[in-house]
Amino acid sequence: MGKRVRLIDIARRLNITKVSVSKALRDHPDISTETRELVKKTAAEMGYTPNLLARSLSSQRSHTLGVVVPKIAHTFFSSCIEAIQEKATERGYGIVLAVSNEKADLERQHIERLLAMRVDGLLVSASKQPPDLAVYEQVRAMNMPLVFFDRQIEGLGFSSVTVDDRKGSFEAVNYLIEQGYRKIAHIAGTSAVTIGRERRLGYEDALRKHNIPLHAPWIIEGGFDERHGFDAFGEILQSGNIPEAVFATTFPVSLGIRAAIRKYAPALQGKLQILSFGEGTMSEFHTYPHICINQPAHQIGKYAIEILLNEVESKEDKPPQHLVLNTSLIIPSRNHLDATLDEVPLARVKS
Amino acid sequence: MGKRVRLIDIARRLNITKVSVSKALRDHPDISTETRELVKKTAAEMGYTPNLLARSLSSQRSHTLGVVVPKIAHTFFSSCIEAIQEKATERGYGIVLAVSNEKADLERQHIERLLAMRVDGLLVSASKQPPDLAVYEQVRAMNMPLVFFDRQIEGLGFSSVTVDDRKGSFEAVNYLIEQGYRKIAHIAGTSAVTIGRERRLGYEDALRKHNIPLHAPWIIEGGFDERHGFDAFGEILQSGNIPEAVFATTFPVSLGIRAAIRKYAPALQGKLQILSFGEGTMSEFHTYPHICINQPAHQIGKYAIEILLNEVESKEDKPPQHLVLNTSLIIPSRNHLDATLDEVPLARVKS
DNA sequence: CTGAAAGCGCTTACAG
DNA sequence: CTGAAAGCGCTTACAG
Repeated sequence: MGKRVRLIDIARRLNITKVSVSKALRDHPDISTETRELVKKTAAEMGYTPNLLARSLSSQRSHTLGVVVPKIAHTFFSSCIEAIQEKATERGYGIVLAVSNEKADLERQHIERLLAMRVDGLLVSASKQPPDLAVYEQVRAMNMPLVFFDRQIEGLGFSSVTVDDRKGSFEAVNYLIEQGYRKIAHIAGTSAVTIGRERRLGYEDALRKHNIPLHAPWIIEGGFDERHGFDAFGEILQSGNIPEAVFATTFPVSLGIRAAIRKYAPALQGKLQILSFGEGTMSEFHTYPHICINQPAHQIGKYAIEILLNEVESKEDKPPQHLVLNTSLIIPSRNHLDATLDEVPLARVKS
Repeated sequence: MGKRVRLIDIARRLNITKVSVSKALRDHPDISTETRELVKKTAAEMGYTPNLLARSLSSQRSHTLGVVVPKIAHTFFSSCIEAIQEKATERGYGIVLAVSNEKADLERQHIERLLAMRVDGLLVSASKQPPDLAVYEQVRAMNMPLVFFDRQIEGLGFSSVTVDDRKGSFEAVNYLIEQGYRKIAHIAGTSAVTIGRERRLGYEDALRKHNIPLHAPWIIEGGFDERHGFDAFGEILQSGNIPEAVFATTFPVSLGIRAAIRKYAPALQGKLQILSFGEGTMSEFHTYPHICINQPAHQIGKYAIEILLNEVESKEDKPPQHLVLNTSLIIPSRNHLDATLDEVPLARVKS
């Protein structure tokens, strides 16, 4: 590293104290306009870059937020993160990103590191594995603000921004049934995770409403990724008892389902109706008849960080907030013509 | 914040100095095995979390890397970041993520903040706007390691990991021509960005090789996102002179093209051959005939951070390295059956 | 409006 | 193997 210019260097050059320099740079009212301008000018000339490490250490505020997600590539989390990042920048915060890869152990490690880094707050979307509760107790004990988004862990007293998964999947499956489908499989997540459980419940609600009996072999839990979709639907295909439609718990799961169809039952291509949670903006790329339960990723991210910053920047302890957003159904063949390029382009069949 | 346990608290409890505690915790050989164990045990009991801010400030090493990308949602950058994150965690580093949203000004701001945070190194993929060179000079002056990935800025003397864009697009367009296509449009990026220029050159190379004259109205520069694809291809469609195929400079651009087709020329759907750079794993979701020039996102990310950590952790200055990876062509109809779920599943027509 | 002191929580050298 | 000193680069709180 080249030699860095410090406060003291500027101070010496100007024959004032470093405190005055520090204050001038931060627009502290203590300092006269003239000296403030002079200090700023000199700082710029000398190529001064404040050392945020030092500033954070002494001010006990890092202006940094930790974000933990299970995955990013091909998932709606990338859109959440984009929204979070944008807002963070706008508000003068930096984002430390950590990916748990759906593992509770990595999630714990990341949170510990983030605590050690003294971030000002945490935004987390839980992995599919049962959480390590101890680390969350530590977060609470340190009085560190934390907001869950999309995938929360309940009963810990932290705020959350989620989607009404049960209602969303109920509406979607109900729609399918009203269109005449009766044989609908569900490649589910895991019931240990709220979203997995809720989505499954919504599916069951809809079948029940129409007096369609649950068919156990058509409900397969396991996870949220391609691999699970592939394995689970492969099983169904090989059983010989083929449904007319399949409800995938996530977008990646639906990709796995497609792959299984291609491999085991190419003749089914284009015939089987697929339904999945996901970002509406993705639904137009689907080769198959595909209905998307749209999760408003940008909004989730935006609200989550807003609630968090609120907690971070307020003096008193705030009671936890729980924001629940609605999904919307996207049926490409019906209404996808002009709406493509808008932020939330998505015709709301129901909301 | 609750009271944090510090080194000194452990030291007092054990009647030793904080230096010994510090060393014991970091497995410094100075300390006897017994006291080391004792210290660790006590630290755990007391719920000690090291303050990384303080550690970084005094050790002059933050074990933190800055990553700047133009975008994440729906782009191949999310896969790069995933790979970077994984490797970083493995090597004990944290990642500070910043999104420039294709703006040089935001890119500069982010880099400045990252410098101020005293990250140990920088991984950047340049925005489409002409860069603010001054900030890169500052990076150089501070002797801060930086590695460009995918989108580099040349002539600055930093290492880079890129893809052979010119060759990749040449091969792809050449393939199309050999399949009998002759009327091929190109929705290009901008020539100010290396990848934009190179991809366009590869396209031109292929046409030239087959003595197909360049048709200026079919080559439209502008950017790398949906909006540009939509606007540019909309123009072509409305001109009335319709090509048989179109080469999109990125995956998002191809999405914009699809939207334009849906809006202005629905009859064309499924008939126009589309070609785009992107991640191979995405190519199976395309509704249209779509050929993908696969960019090995995970590898790009992995190599980039490896080169960076090499520079960060070595004493001497290393000469810049330039790694150029090959793309591969993915033709879904031909060879997509079994390869779906592998990491790099992609049949290499040419590499 | 300006300044001198103390401190944030750690590590690095150096002495024993 | 252990310790006392100095310092990393800032900010906070208090006195003038």
